Amino acid sequence: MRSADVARILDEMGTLLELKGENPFRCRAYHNAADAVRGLGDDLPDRIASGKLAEVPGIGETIQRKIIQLVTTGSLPSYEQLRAELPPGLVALLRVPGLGPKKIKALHEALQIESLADLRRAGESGKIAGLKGFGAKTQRKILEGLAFVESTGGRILQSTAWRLVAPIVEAVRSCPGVVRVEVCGSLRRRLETIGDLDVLFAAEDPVPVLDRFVGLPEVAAVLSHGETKASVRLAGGVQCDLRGVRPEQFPFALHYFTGSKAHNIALRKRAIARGLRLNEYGLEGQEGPIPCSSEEELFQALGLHPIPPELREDRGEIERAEAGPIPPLIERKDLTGTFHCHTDWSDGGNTLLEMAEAARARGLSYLGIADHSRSAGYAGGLSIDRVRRQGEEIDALNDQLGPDFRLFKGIECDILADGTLDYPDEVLAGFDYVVASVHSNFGQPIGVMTARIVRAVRHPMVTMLGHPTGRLLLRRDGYAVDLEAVIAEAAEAGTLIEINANPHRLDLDAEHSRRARDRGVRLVINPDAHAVGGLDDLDYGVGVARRAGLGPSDVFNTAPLSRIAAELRPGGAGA
DNA sequence: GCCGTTTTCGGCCCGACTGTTTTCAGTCG
Repeated sequence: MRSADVARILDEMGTLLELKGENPFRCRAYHNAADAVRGLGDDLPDRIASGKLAEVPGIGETIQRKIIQLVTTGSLPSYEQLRAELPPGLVALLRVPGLGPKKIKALHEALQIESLADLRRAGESGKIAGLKGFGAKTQRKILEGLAFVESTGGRILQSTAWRLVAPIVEAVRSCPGVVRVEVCGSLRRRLETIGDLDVLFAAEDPVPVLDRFVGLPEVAAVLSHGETKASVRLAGGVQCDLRGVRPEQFPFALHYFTGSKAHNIALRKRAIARGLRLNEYGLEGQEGPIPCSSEEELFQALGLHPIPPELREDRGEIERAEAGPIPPLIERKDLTGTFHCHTDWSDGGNTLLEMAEAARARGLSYLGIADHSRSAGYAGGLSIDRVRRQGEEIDALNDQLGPDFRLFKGIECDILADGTLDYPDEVLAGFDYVVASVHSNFGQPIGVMTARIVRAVRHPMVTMLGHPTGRLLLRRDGYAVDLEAVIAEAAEAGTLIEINANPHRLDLDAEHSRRARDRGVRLVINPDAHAVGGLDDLDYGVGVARRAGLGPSDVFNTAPLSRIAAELRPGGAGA
């Protein structure tokens, strides 16, 4: 059983215990342990093997035993028992905004509600309003929340979130008295998908700003509206929270509302251990408040070097920031060029020249063209003859574009079902580089798929592995593949691994990108652009790389054009 | 259930907002 599955089960156990009305600290212990297991990722088997699992903060003797039992036998009696005690539909009720464990327990006991459908029936017949502790307003909110749960999956892509939040930030910024506005929450931490939007502003008097916010045209419903905070549901169902603080409180609030929750709790504990008190309004010492004009000063006041938002998950970043400065993370401006772009030669929307000019306009000094290979009939894959003709056009364009910009001749070559590539070696040798990707036979068993990809990664003509799991966020899980084996092979063969920056993919993910780097693999950030606008997706790939803790030297396409040109040759960039 | 330079018991982050309850519990982040 994989660590992600173990973490999911521990989380579910915590939730089931909450629904039973157990001691909340005991419940939280399971959620904390789930976070700890997630933080371990693929290190979990090693930790178990070395007998050091209980040394991980948040995992004690009891939960260690349960994890080991889960991993070794695949089942856990106490988990099964817990599931048997409670109706299976009860957990789903937690997704309804405004319903927590206590209310769900009350609804279950008083009205035998066991599912979303039961809840709807009870609400529509007015039974909920009559319950002790409930009223007409609560009943109406429950019904509204139900409609939300049923209409959306609950999360949105990071790209959607930025699009939704932009007009709100602008509207708040234009309010009189507002001196700062920042996006906070998981969006600032650049998570792959986003649950809700958090916006923070600073003003001497937040009230008029909040009043204006709840009246914006994007707002479909007002969920709450106080003097420092308002929550609304936007058209489309996404929730947006706006908080206002006084200017001198802004750095504390910015840090607090950026999260993550686990990071905040760890930092507050750290403050307490030093005789301080930290909350979203300030840092309080024995002799009164300790002013900070920035997040950097706040970290400094707690004896830490600054921690970038993307790393704030309480997965070791606090200990690292205590030991010394955290090395600078990669930024968008570090990228000198990129690979894996499509044109109208296959399924892209723009010409070679248009893509080249768009890349240059974005400050890149080279662009790799990787249209689809011949088996990708659905995507206009190139025949061997068309490969040759496209190469001639690229040569001509390079003459035209001048010495300070270069188009590279690449291909996104399908990895066929048996792990062989889609062209003979003599054709592959004609490219400047090869991106090898899986586009078919997604259903292969993990052993077959892993051997297939490993074979391609080992192929001397393959420069980089494209979107290593094939996942589509919120739509499709990746195919079953042992990434650990793929990473090990890539390290051995010197093959690059792509961080596909398309916001639907973000594949390789941050956790495995970190592991790949630690194993000595170089990553490459590619937009998988199918039109000029797709080049802007590079920013999402940079977000993944930052969450992975990568610096510029960990990413291939930060090198200057001259070095890239020298390294790109058949046999692999890392050879 | 976890944890410990106030340690093996007795805490566990903390503030805003809502609704219903007249003093606060529940939810959320």
